[in-house]
Amino acid sequence: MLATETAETGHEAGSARRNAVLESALVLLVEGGERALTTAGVARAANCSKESLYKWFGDRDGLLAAMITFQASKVRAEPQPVGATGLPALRAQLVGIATNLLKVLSGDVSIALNRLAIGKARRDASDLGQLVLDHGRRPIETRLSTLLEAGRDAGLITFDATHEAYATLYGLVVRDMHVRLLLGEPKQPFSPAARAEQAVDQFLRLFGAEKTIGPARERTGSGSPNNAPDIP
Amino acid sequence: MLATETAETGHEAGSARRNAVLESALVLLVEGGERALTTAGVARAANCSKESLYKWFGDRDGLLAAMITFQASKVRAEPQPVGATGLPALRAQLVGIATNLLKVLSGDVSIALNRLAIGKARRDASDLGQLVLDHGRRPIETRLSTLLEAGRDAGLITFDATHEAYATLYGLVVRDMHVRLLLGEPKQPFSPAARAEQAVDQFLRLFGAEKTIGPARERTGSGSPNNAPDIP
DNA sequence: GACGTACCGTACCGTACGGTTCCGTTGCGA
DNA sequence: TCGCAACGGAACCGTACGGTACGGTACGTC
Repeated sequence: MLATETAETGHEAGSARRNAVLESALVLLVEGGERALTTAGVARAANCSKESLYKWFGDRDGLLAAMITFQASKVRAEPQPVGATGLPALRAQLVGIATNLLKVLSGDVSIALNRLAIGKARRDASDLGQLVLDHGRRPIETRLSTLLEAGRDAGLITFDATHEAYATLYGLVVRDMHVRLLLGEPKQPFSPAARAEQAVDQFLRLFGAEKTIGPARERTGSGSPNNAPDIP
Repeated sequence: MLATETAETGHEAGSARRNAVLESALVLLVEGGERALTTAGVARAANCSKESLYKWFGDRDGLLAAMITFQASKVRAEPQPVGATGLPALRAQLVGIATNLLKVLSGDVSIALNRLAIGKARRDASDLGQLVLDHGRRPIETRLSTLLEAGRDAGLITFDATHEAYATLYGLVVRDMHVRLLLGEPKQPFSPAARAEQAVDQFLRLFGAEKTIGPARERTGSGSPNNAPDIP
C-alpha cells in the first residue's frame, strides 16, 4: 500500500502529470462519491491509461491514499506570524485558526475524503482513517497546542492538560457540524469567522486567567458581537 | 426504498423473525464493515433465504434502512422523571443525558451504522444519513432542548437561541470523539460520566444565570471532581 | 535511422455481488 | 387429508469493477 507517496519525498509534487490525475480523481470523488471513483473512471477523466494508474499508485488503495496526502499538501497552512502578544493577539490568532478550521472542514473535498476514509475504516489494514487523522487533525492540534501553551506561559489562560484545553476548544468551534455534513445534511450558510469568534470567546471565558476577561455576560445568539477588538 | 419500515407501524417489532435477521445483520456489519454486509452473507448468517430478505426489505437499501430504525428502536431512552427542580437537579439531568449520549455514540453498533450511512452519503439525497440524523440526533436534541428551556424558565440558565445552547453543550460533551472513532482511531478508555460532568459544568459556567455558579475556578484536567452533588 | 522509454487507449479476464427463479419442506387451517 | 402460504436452500443471471495484457504512438538518445 501507499506505493509511491508524495509525503516520503517531501517537497511538493510527485510529478505534474501525477498531480493532474489526482486532481481529476478528487473532482470525480467530490461529485460522485466513492461509487464514481473507479479506476476506469479516473483513467477516462484524467485522459490516462489504467496501466499508468497502476504503475504510479500500485493499487486502488494506493490511489486513495495518494489523494489524501495530495489534498493535505495543498492545505498546508502558512505559519502565522507570532508577533504581537497579549490577550487580543492570542484571541485573534485563535480565531484565525478556528476560522480556517471551519472553512477546511466544510470544504467539498475535505467532506468527500473524510466520507471515503470513514466508509473504508476498519475494513482494511490500509487505514485511510489514520492517514486522514495524521494529515488533518494532527497539524491542527499541534498548531493550537503550541499557541495555547504560549498563552499559558504568558499568563493569559490557565489549564492543566494541553490536550484537554485543545479538545474543548475544538468542540466549541466545530460542535457536531462535521458529522452532520458527513451524514449529508445540506450545509446551511453561516459565517465561519463569526462562529470562530463566538467559540473562542466561550473558550476564553472557560480558560482565561482570572481577571483578563472583561464583561461577564455575552450574548450567544447573534453572530459577531461588537466586543471584538481589532487585530493589533 | 424503505420498503417496509418498522417505524411506520409504530409500536415495536415488524416480526420476531425479521428482528432476528436484523440482529444478525448488525453483528455482521459491526465485525466486518459494509464489505461484509452482502445479501448472501446476511442470509447465511441469519439462516434465512435471500428471497425472504427481498420480500421483507424489498432491497438492499431497504435492509440498511431497517437496520438503522431497528437499532434506534432499541436505544429509545426512558423518559427521565422530571421531579426535582433547582440547579443540582438540572445538572444531574444534563449529566445523565450527556453520559448516555457518550455511551451510545461510542457503541460498536452506532459506529458501524454511522460509518455505513456516511460512506453512502453524497451531495444528492442519500437517505441513510437523513435517517441516522432523524433517529439519532433529533431525539437527543429535543430532549436536551426541552430540558434547557425548562432550566431557563426556572431562571437557572440564560440563553437566547435554544439551538445555540444545545449545540454548544453538544460540542462540549462530544468534542471530536465521534469523528475520531468513525475514522477508526482505537477507542481509548474513558469515563463517560466524568466527561459528561466536566462538560456540563463547563456549559453551566457559560450559560448559568448570574450567581448560581459556585466556585469560579475549575480544574479541567482531572476526571470527576468532588463538587458533584448527588441526585436529589 | 534504430532503439528504449513512457505513455494512451482498449480489449480482456476473473470474480463478486445484487437480484431472480425454482424447488423442497414445514406447518397451519379448513 | 388436502391445500396453501411461508420459508429455507441453492442454483442462476447480468453486470460492474479491479487488475492485466497488448498494440500503438510520441519523444528523446545514441
